Amino acid sequence: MLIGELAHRTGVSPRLLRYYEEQRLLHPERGTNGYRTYGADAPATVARIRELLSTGMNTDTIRDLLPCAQDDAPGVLPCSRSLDILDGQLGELDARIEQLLTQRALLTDQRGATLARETAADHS
DNA sequence: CTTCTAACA
DNA sequence: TGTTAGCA
Repeated sequence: MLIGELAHRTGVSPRLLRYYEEQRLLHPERGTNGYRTYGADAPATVARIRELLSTGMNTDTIRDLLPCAQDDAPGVLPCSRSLDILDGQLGELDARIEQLLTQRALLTDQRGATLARETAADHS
């Protein structure tokens, strides 16, 4: 199928589909006219890409995981190092969550201090 | 009319 | 990412 049909069937714009190819996430063939031709599995692959993208993974990570995520399968993937990659991803998320909690605590303190000053000002 | 590449009021 | 230009 051509890029227009894939775009229509996946809801992803041709512009973005070409971008995914630039990121080496998609590898369409080229017709004699130079037009990109996608296999019947393309829609599933694009869906997989969107899923992985929504977890916050960058295109490099997705590129490594994609071959393990052949179409059909429900949602997750079983390959060899796929678990490794997923664990690494979870680790990064946990690190970010902890950092955010730290920032939240600091911000809460700031608010508390500000509130105390406001109260003090009302009494003066 | 659709796709392609390159580039940006 | 969208959009637009100029081709094929």
